[in-house]
Amino acid sequence: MGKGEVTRNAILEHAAGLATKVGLEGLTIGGLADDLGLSKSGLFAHFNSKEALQLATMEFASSRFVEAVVKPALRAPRGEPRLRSFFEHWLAWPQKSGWSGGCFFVAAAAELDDRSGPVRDLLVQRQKDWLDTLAHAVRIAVSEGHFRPDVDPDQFAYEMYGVMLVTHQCLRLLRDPKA
Amino acid sequence: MGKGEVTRNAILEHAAGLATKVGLEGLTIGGLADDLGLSKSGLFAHFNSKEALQLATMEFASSRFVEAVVKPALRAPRGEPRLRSFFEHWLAWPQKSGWSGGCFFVAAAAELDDRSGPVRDLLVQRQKDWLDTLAHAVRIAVSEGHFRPDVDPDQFAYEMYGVMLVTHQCLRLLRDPKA
DNA sequence: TGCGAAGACGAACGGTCGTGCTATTAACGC
DNA sequence: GCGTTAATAGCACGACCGTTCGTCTTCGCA
Repeated sequence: MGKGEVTRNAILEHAAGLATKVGLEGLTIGGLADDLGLSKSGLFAHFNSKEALQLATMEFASSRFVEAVVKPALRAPRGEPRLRSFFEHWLAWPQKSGWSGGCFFVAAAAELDDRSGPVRDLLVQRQKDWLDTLAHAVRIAVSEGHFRPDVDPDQFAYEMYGVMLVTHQCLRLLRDPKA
Repeated sequence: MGKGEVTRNAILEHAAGLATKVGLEGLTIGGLADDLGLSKSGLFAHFNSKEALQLATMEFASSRFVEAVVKPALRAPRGEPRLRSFFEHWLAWPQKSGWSGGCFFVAAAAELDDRSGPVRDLLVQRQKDWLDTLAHAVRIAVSEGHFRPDVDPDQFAYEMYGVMLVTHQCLRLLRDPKA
């Protein structure tokens, strides 16, 4: 890994954490550069546009998400235990990544839901992937006999994500520790 | 109502709608002024600071919310029908207000959850009020015999809001019309 | 040992932001 | 109708934004 790549990773790491607090639009080239002890133009040269920086930041957060949530949860036994594992890893992943602003994608979803462009498109794709991952785990739980065979996997994943969202929101906004 | 108040209301109306798209921080004095055919300083004079504008905008959205959701829903029969009415009015209220950016408070919650200051404080208060309103309606539904007496009203309201959130998100981000 | 490319820097650009001032115009009570 | 006051406009400011450009350092490789 060349020196440029090392710097680039450090930038993205910091940018992703910051974006959970101030949003992807709230990221500033100068601010990031200051935090990392770089010059504004030095940092800019890694991406050549702010949009490219946002895109790269989201890709970075995506791979982080897979490492911190999907992979660990897949190590749990098939069926309901794995679903519970998904839930717990999802709730824990922001702080596991050292990001104090909550889930990167929840913040991005609220920010980008009515904009357009490639950044939004990427987010939509990742959210669909996530719901598919959940629905697939539900399907397994059904075939394992943990759930009644008449549950709709997509609908269940959907509602499960709803509970995740409201838990996330109450935890963060109301500072209320009831899970 | 004097002329100043009329103008002020027009500003807040537009600001609230815009904030559902670009966020409270994304509001700009100059942009609002242009949209309304005012001068930047003329608009500014109504609030004397951007934070005061944000505060006033949120208060405005609050009273709109009461008019568009709480009051109509309270006209439904006590118990479960009223809860369903809450759900439906909540889902419909952004477009009823002519705001294309989704629920004002959902957007604000994601934006302000890790900031601090009076704007956030006001939002937290309003979110608590909303959950209390829901929980109260659940309590009524229990006492009417529509729900089993062992349901925890707060917990139920909480989960119900979760379903609202995920529905809102999927509607807006994924453009998926399944309610 | 020297060279070329990669990486970072510093200054500057046009633009927009929130926020003061002062002047001008509009509305409203007597 | 007039005078007072509220409402709005005009202008300028310092700060910060993303972006560009030319320069300088650093380092692997011939």
